[in-house]
Amino acid sequence: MAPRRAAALRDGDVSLRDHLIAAATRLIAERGTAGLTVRDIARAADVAVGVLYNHFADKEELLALALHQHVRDVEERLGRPRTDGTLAENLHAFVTHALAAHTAFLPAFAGLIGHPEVFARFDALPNPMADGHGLHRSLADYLRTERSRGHVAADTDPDAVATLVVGACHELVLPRVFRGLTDPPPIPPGHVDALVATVVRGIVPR
Amino acid sequence: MAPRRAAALRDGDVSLRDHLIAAATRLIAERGTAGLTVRDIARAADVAVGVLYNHFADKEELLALALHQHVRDVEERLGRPRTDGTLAENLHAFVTHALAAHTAFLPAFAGLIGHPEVFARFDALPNPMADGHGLHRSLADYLRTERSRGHVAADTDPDAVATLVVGACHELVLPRVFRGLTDPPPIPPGHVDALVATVVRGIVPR
DNA sequence: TGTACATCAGTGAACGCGCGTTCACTGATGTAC
DNA sequence: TGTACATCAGTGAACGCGCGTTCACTGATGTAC
Repeated sequence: MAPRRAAALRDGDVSLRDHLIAAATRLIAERGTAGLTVRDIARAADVAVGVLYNHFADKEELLALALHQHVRDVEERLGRPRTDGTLAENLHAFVTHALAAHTAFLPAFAGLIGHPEVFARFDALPNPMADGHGLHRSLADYLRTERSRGHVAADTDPDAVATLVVGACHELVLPRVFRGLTDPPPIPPGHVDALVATVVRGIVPR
Repeated sequence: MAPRRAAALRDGDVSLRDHLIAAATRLIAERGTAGLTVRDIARAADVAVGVLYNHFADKEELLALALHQHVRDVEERLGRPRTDGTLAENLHAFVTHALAAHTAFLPAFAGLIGHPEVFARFDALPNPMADGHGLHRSLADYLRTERSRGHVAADTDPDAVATLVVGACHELVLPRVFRGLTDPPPIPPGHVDALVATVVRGIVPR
């Protein structure tokens, strides 16, 4: 009552299911989901294609789980931006953080446009970050704290600020994703400072 | 020396080439490029599939041309946002404009992720707007004008403001595109005002 | 004006390919004796 | 301890499908007489 093990696991100890998710996650991290096939995943995991269907209902279930894992991996790798500096320092740290996160997330999510079923499955999993909404939320929460301390104007709308800042990070990454580039965007020196200064000071003369 | 005409043109007078571009453009406007096939386009144009290859080298050439036409159509339909009001009024008009534009553009561009060759062909065409860069440029130019008039602080970085504002519009549309929705995002009342107020006044107490 | 013919853009069945998925078979391992 | 057997997860060739693309054929129209 013990069948053979997959060759790929001969020397390892993780379950084959976790091994498959890890392989798919690695591919997503390396080249996004666009054009990713079950054969690619099987090859990366060093198993036969058929084995995927012993552990997952279909490709979409595996992709949703790998996407989930990818988001958690990126979160863990990036840590959390500092909140112990000045308002401008903290915003600068947040922008840098969000740029790195979007660089990793967008190629993973963008390749699934046209396959909303994967998103439906992803949304059904315990939510690690919700494709950037987590970034929005954490910035808005931080701003509410600063507002209550009087470091941010009382009439500030934290969600509007978060939409602007997170959106700017999307904006800097998106054109590169369209052109198939998955590495970080080249940000001109001082550009992040200029974004932060705009949000902090506004644009009308004082 | 005059072969038969396509049934679809029996009563019309445009060239079949233009008719095909128009049909593809209509489909892109209706449902984006994700999952769009040459058979879909031929059916919409009411011609046989083979005829596409009498007028275009391949699907990608037709898509690049239709994408180009789509951008011009949207530009023409939306017109230009007003620049004759107060700074806040003009920014409000710009945000409303950019939201409508991105709602129309993103499903068209996003479906081509994983096919950068179409973008390469699109980029090679006389540039109508460059997938949102035109919006960025026009806002930055407007802000430079206002800055020279003293309505905007001298130390304002127009490109930073444009990245924030255009990015916010992307941010509001993108999550819906991932889920296959092509209609405009529901914007809570006052949200555009809050975005504009943030950019105008900043967030530090005055 | 009428008829036979040549032209060639339009036609759509068929091709080749890659995809997600299936399932008869394989073979490493636990069990029975 | 040694041997024969049963189990069932792993295997990968094969299936069905939809895609972009091709090309032998069709037939509406201009031309020749």
